[in-house]
Amino acid sequence: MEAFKTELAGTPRSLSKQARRKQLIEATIKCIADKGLSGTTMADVTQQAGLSLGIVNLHFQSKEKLLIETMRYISKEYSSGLTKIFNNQSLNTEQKILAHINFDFSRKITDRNKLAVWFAFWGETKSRPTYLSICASYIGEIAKNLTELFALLKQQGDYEQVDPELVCTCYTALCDGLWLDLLVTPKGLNPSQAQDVAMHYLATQFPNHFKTQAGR
Amino acid sequence: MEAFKTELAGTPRSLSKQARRKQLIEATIKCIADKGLSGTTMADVTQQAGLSLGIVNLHFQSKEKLLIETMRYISKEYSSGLTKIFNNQSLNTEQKILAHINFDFSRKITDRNKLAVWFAFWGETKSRPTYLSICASYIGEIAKNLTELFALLKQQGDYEQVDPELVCTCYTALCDGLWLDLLVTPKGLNPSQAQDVAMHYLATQFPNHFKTQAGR
DNA sequence: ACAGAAAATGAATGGTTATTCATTCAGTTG
DNA sequence: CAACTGAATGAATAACCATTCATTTTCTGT
Repeated sequence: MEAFKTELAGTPRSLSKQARRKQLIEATIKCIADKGLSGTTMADVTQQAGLSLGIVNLHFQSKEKLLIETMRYISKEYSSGLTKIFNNQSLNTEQKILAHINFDFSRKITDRNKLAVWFAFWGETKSRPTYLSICASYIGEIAKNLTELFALLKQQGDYEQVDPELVCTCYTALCDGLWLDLLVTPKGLNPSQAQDVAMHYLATQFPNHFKTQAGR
Repeated sequence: MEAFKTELAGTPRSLSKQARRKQLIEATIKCIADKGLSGTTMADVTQQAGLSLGIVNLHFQSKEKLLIETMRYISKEYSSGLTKIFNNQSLNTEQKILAHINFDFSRKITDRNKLAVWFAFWGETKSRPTYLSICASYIGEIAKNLTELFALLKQQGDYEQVDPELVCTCYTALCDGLWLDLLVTPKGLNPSQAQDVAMHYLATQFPNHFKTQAGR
């Protein structure tokens, strides 16, 4: 029945503002995963963090702002990871796409607590445009980068019939749908199998570069 | 500022219990889409339905049960539509798959209010297993039917390399991801374009049966 | 037209929860 | 070590919201 505290719990006040905010955001992620967005209270979050009730308002002014910062935190972690890959000069086109798929289905990203947060917010984007605006900017950026990589691969390989934009839309939607599977039916599919499914699609488009994994 | 009432609003008490329940469920769908799952109150739902505050408890006992029935309503609409297709003796394999994709991206199913409800509930399945249990049964059923259709098409066509289970997983995840796109970025993709994307994937697996739409 | 049954109403209730802020506590400076 | 600063606490407050139920309205059968 006791709440489990996160790693930073109980640390002295000397923690920087930044660190305390991060501690509270990570407690929020855990709470959203455990109790849902609607079921998460300030008492839950602060107890999860091992701190006192008033602390969220001290650092974030309001619950709403804490939630927005939580969404921003997860979005940044994701988009900055991909940006690093896209900008990595030492990778060629094929390697960048491989790095993308590895990242998208890595432990860090497919952590079910984080997936629960993604979908909790997506489920509310229609009613809360603020949540959408947080993703909107980087979603376009990622699509642009992916489309360009697919266009490059098309040139390099023998892929006249490939439509890079279509492939980007399809591949992106497929990855999102696989995330949903990992969240909702974790016993049906694990991250490594999900990655194989995504790879299978890439293999249909770029058979000279990617192969479907044998022995699924 | 006035709430818009649903079609049945103000109708006399002579409505059957069944019809009143449906009216309340449809008001709930609208509210979840407009205000989110966490932001939907009993006052919102009953006002949307044009009825009095106490009516939900009269017909559903509690808010929680209203939400569960709402999920069940949407799930049933979806799964019964597909069952009809799968059981339709006058359609051959190829036509059933076509009917599936038409249904999945039809106006009735890709209504953004309903998509908002799907994702609102999926976002909470980790914390509320009840929501998951509503889908769990028919999700497996649909996958079984789709896999069988793909297996039949593999036999009929010249598709030795196709793995029906893999194709089912991939196609299903793709459709879910496209639904998410329709909900979150409605200006980026419309239902007909989403359907073209799904069709493009089928065309990669069964090129003799399905063709990617020209002139996207 | 009347009585009884069923459905609907909405003011009142009680439980929950975000937010406030006076007080406590820890770290720092002179 | 004493005075100061800012972080942290948690009891108290105020707002919100699901649920109840006594009352009113409508329907049905005779």
